[in-house]
Amino acid sequence: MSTINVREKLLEVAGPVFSEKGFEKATVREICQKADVNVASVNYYFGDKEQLYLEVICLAKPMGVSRAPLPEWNEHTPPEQKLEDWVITLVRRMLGTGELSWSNHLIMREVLRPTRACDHLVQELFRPFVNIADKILLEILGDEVPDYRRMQCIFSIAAQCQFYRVSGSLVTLMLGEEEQKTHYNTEQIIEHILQFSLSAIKNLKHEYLSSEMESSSSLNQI
Amino acid sequence: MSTINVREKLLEVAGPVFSEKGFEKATVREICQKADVNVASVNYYFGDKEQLYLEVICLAKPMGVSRAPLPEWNEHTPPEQKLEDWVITLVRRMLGTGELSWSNHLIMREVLRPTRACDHLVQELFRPFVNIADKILLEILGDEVPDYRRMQCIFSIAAQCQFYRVSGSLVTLMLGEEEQKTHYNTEQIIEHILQFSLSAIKNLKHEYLSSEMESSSSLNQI
DNA sequence: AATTGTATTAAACACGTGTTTAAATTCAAA
DNA sequence: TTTGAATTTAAACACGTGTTTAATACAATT
Repeated sequence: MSTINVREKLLEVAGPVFSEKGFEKATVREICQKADVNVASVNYYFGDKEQLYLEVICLAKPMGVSRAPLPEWNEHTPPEQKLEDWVITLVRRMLGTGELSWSNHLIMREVLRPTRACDHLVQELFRPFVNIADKILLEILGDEVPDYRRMQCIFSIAAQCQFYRVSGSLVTLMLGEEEQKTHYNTEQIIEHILQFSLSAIKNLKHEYLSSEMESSSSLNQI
Repeated sequence: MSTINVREKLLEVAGPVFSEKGFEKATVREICQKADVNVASVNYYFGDKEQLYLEVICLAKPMGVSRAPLPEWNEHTPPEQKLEDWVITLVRRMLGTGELSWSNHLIMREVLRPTRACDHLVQELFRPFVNIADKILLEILGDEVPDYRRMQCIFSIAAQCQFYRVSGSLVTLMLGEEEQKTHYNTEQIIEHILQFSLSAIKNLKHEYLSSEMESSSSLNQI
């Protein structure tokens, strides 16, 4: 029967299953059934279920990136434009639906309940991506703003993106499906996150600018 | 042995177990063992595991609220103060540790993977709490800002709080434990979320104020 | 053609789960 | 003391899980 490699067929089929059910609730039997191979194949080719999972994660990483890549920038691209691109990319990766979206869903699962694979993702995927945002914020904020403040801002942006992925069902319960479809499609979410975050960041810059000239510092200065 | 009601003992013990392991991974055997009762007791007193879970959720709701209540306000309390109290309360409920923290952890689980119990929580807990924030934002923003904009801001605040609960282990992996303990204790997280969000909200107000007088509207107006 | 090693298969294994059963026990009311 | 319902108990049940096994098929090699 099997025209091609059973091993590849398993890797191909396991991704969406792990993504939808998670590692624990996904069953070897379901994966093998969908791959049209025998139940023992997973253990024969991968040793055990977890090894298969780890290899799937490693495949998911480049897939997720290529599905929603960052645009090209040149030296004249303003940092606000870069930040917008970065946020759009992050939202697309987190909320995206369609063809290869299982890869990003799977990566999201790792964030929420890290397994051994998460270290790898942090080093190879998250940290580089965060570093890009950090450089952008450095351009916007200047180096008077301390490092940890930039990271807090990046976390705040990522948090908002993650919220709509993780708590999507809660949002539906809170708003009703009508309101949600009216004001909470992906583009509107991106626009809000961008405006909300960018104004907060700009204000942070002003806070440190003014604290250089005079010595005021607080929230009540808009 | 059992000095008191077996039923109550089960309810008391099941809370922390469900909170730590989640509904699926928590086992009836562990609960009964910790309660010092026979394995069959859960089915005898509650019918099945899920009924026990639902009753535990109902107990968790008032516990979580009483553990971190909102302070009293009077008619002279400024809305910025109220918002600060609201955020502090939300962070305390989400990130709190200690005695009764299992109840809020359990409620967080419902948000991330809603069961039938979530409808109840939304109606009795989340919506009233969000409505409070909505009124505060109405005070700050005025009614020129459309309703859905206020809700987006509330989601952005809640998102930041949720992030540090849900992705705490990711934050640790990204920062290293040193940096995390230096700049990411609960008080500093609260301060950042407050400053970040309040400046974004104030800016939103200014945007709508200026769009009443002139017709400009955009992000680049700080 | 015989042999060797890889690949595939159906079956069974070992274990943990929620649940049920039926007997034993308790304990208060008659 | 007897009765009978409520409770507690140990054991087993039914099912799903990942994994292993031993037999078989098949192609490549000698």
